[in-house]
Amino acid sequence: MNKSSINSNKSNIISQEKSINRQSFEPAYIQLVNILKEQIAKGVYLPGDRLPSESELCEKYQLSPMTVRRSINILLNQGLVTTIQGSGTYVKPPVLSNVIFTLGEFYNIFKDKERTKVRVLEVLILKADEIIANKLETNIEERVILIRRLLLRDGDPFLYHMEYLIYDPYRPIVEAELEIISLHGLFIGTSETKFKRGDLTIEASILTKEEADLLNTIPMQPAFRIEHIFFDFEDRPVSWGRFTCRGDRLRFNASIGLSKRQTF
Amino acid sequence: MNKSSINSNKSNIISQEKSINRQSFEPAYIQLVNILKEQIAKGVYLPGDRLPSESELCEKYQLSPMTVRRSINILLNQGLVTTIQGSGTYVKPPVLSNVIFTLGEFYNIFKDKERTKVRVLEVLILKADEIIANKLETNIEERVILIRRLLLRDGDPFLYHMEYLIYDPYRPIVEAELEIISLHGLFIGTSETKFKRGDLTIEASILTKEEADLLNTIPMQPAFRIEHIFFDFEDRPVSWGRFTCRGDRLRFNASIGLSKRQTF
DNA sequence: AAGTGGTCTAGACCACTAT
DNA sequence: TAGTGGTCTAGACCACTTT
Repeated sequence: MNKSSINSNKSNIISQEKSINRQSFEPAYIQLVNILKEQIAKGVYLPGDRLPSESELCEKYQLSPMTVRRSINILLNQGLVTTIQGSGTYVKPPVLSNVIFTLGEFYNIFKDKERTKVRVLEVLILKADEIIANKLETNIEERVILIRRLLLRDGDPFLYHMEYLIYDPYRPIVEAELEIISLHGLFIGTSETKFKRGDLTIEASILTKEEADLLNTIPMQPAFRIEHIFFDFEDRPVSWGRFTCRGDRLRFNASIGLSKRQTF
Repeated sequence: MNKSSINSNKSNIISQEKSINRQSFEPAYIQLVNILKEQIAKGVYLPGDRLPSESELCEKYQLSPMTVRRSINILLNQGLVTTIQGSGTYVKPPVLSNVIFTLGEFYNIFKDKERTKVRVLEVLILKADEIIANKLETNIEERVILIRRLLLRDGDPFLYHMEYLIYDPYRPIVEAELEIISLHGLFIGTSETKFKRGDLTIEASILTKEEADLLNTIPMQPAFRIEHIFFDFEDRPVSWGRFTCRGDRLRFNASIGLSKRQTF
């Protein structure tokens, strides 16, 4: 009974609830996101539970409706809650199909230019066969450029790249572009890109002898293949190709639910 | 010169610019997102270009600052623009390291229950070896549960799953859980989950003889392995295991930049 | 000093759900 | 009918960049 009387004022005594610190460099809406996340992580609100209504949160934390709304929208985007209009905001259980993983690993590779080198293995102009013509939406026998490159990390081959480009006699291949700039820009985004959008597919594969030789390992090893096609501003394909990476050199990581390391 | 005089009033004549339709079921902020996306796609604003300032957009589309802000925040989250405080909002070139993949494919598999069956291959209680004890943060020789399951799609083996669970004598293994509910809940999110968060790793691998037999194909084929570890609300690991899927049955797709099919 | 993005307020009105 | 989330306004103030 003692406990219940304490509980009646639990916001001050039991759970030591945080409030918004107006002096903080952290915006109020982020503070509220973190407060709610923490409560969900602690199990104060379990999957399926309804969070306090927006007006209750306004009252409790002395925030305007728009600010509370903003915080809830963030939880919504992060897949942690579901909102049902007219009913409430509910804690969502972690779901595999929501899992997101990124190619962010690639960013790290290209981050320090010093350690990353691009070696051009081959550049040649050839005539498109049926497959290439199909992918690049051009005609068979049309001239295309084939570029094969090897990406070295600390001198160690890391990524093998081959791509077919539309041959444009008016836009000669710049030597420098082949070296580092175009790939670097593709991954980091510093340089100007010549394409508007791209589609990517990741598949599991097994290294061919040629790939294994280039990547300095033995054939028949597992590998990732990342096929890509890029389109220009008129939505015409300009580049089709793929990256190949040793399976033992690349991992994709992701989390669901509330990871220990918060994003904020 | 004729052209320039037309251009001077281009907002009305040349580019037929859209305005916000107040009667539409589409919220104003989404309409503005789509207008801006369309202009970026058309090349009105190229990578590196500055978008009109927020106050200009307010004026042009007769919207309040908060609404314009909301639209720009969406473009920001989608990686299409960068904002620099005090300077402006700039169109971002497509960058590989921003590419996002999801396990959304799995949702489709589980969507219609009728076509998906789970076959339990084995359930046994055994003593943890060093690796298992390490992953589940328990002691060697401690009892753990091993569950091996096969997921069938239209009777065809699609996914092989094995996991080690902490053995809890007070929570007996429910027969039904093993069948479909727990996996179904994991992917779709309908059932209650017993864990708070999880970490996942995707790697490329090659099917062992056993895996190949189970998945109804030949060994040495490429495959995806998805390793997972789930934690309960006290942040203790409760499940460690992995999914194995034939490489020819699973693809991960993604886009960068402005895909033809808009999200709105 | 002028302009830009970033945060926040204190309301309003609406569509929807629960009872 | 009362309560909930969803959208939107018309301002305010701040930190920052540009000129």
